[in-house]
Amino acid sequence: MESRPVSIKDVADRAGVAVGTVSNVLNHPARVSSATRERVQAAIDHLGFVRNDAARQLRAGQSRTIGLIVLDVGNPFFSSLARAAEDCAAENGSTVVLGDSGQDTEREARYIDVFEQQRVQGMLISPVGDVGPRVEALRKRGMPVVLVDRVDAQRRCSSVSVDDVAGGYMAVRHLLEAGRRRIVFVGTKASFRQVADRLAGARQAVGEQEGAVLEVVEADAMTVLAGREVGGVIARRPAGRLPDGIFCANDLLAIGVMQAVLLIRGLRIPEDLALIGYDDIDFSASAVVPLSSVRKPTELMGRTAVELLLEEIEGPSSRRRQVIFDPELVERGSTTAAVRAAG
Amino acid sequence: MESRPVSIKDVADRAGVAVGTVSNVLNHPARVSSATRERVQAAIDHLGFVRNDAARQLRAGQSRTIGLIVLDVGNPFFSSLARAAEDCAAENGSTVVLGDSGQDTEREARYIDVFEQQRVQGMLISPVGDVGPRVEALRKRGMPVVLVDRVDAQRRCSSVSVDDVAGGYMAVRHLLEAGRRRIVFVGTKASFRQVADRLAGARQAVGEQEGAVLEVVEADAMTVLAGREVGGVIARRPAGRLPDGIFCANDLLAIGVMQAVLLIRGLRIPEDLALIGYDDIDFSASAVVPLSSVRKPTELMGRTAVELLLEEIEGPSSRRRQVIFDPELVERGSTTAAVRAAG
DNA sequence: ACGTGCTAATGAAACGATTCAACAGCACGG
DNA sequence: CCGTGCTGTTGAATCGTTTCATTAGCACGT
Repeated sequence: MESRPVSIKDVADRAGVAVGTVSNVLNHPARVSSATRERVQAAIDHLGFVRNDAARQLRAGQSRTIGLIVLDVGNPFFSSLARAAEDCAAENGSTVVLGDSGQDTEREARYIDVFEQQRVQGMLISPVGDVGPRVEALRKRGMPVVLVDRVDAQRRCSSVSVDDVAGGYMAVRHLLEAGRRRIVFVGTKASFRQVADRLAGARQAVGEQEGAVLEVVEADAMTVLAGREVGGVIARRPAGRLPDGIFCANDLLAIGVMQAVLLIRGLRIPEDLALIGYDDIDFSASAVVPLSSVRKPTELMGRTAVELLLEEIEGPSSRRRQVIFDPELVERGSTTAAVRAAG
Repeated sequence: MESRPVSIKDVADRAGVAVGTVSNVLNHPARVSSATRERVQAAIDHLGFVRNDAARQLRAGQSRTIGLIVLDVGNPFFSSLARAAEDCAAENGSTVVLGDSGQDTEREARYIDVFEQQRVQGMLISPVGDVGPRVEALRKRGMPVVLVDRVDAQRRCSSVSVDDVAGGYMAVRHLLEAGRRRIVFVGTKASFRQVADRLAGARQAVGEQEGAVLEVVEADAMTVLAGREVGGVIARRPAGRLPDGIFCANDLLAIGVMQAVLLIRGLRIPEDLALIGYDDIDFSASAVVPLSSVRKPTELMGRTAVELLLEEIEGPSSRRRQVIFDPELVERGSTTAAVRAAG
């Protein structure tokens, strides 16, 4: 019952043709007469033949697979990026296989090894730490690599990423355009590059606006709980020292701030206080007051990453490109009264 | 510069040994004298040799890879299950590669094809529709398959899943133990098996409790918005018709209900109204009142799925097993006043 | 000197698909 | 009858690794 796997040879025997002919039916149907083609196809169906990809690859020297290594599949940014990458790859006859490093250098290294041994066409990597040396080694062996959500300072390989300075600028510019002048930035001190960039953008926007002031308030973490604490402190200020606009370094913080501000002091959002977050997580649209946010163009990034990779696969000599996207503003009720009803 | 890939032959030449010896260094180091081993290792490092997995597989007839196909990598249930499966596989010397079907039959089929051509050791599938025929065909060709989050009615293959009836029972039992007697179940009419199961469990718990009554309220969807609507309707009831416990078919509904109940009527949770959801999504712990919920044992499921698969790989004759887990209750402030401070 | 026992190294065969030079068969024109 | 051109088919060579029967080399006892 448990017979050995069906090979192309078995198909050839049953159809009464040579192995080369079966291969032609699979890869170059036009070269085969229709009578033969049908006979071979019948044999394939009858035997349940499934092509052995290892043998095919060994001969062809290359696979039709792209390896994607992400920091966390649970993160909607990466899952949506992965989805887009898969779609784009499928359109080009390739398949994406996903590896989840879980922010662990060791797991990242293991996936890089596995993918290289599998001779994938190329890799998309959202690196944990410094993958510089690893990537250089890969490239030396002719493996195309595109970095995701990280630029390569040494320009050794192409990358797609997002301009967080621009994102911070957009968020605060949006508050300013809604007439707010006393702006608070809530973020962690920890020098995450991304938080620092968002703050830099915020400063820039405030600096360009006559009469606007920016105050930086430090949170313990990028969580709802930390946001609630910060929000409580702010909400208890005397009326004269209340901000009229708050920009939080991410949505979790913003939701915490919103909870505190609504419950403790009963301030109206956005009338008394406009609030905007960053990342546009799923839940933001469902907050009590739907939260305005700044979103990375994930689908675009996924597609672009694959395109850059394919570009490099086709013409390895082509020069590296660092593509940096601007994020997009998502206006909801927490900053725009008019939008409030619509949610 | 773009030289052809380094093969085991190149390594052998440089180290002045036979190809078989290099292979032994890689796969059976004990068989090789340490002097030779070091010489070969030096050659490998110097040339940057990376084993060609296609050739290895072709010869070995089997890979060290497990294919995992999930409905949606963005869903925390699946991402956490995937993580656990990866860990468990790693402990057994295998690697999990992930395919995201996105609830699309076509993509599911494509991943099944790709994995089968890659001759993975086996597949873990969380099926979109009726994969019965596909799975049967796979099994006939000797490919081990374990279903995830779905039982195979015909018992053709092993599976891991969760008992949602038990989950519904646990949720309502918890409300009853907190002294609640007027229970409302909020769910969609749509006959999702899962919603129906949870309701069945709820009925059972109420039936066992003297003096308890269960009312079923229908929501339009399983979303926060739908929950807010239902919550609004309930909150506006005259005091005599208010429930003192609500069980929502998922956390999104529960969060919506919570928002409405807190804002519209200012009821106290859990004093006036205890509330429990289902799924324990990330955000539940961060709700204004931390939400009690029922959680699937995702890690356990991921590990068990891999174990069942490995079991079948080792001994294909072993009989199929349907493993059904009980979910676990997560008590938070929305049902237990004592827990409220702790969050 | 010779056999025995052992470790270490060898190298050819095998895995299953693809490729490609060679060939068969046929029609047609001269 | 032969040469030419064309379509379809053939089957051996190839890819890079693993496996395994064989051999080389050496130490030791008789």
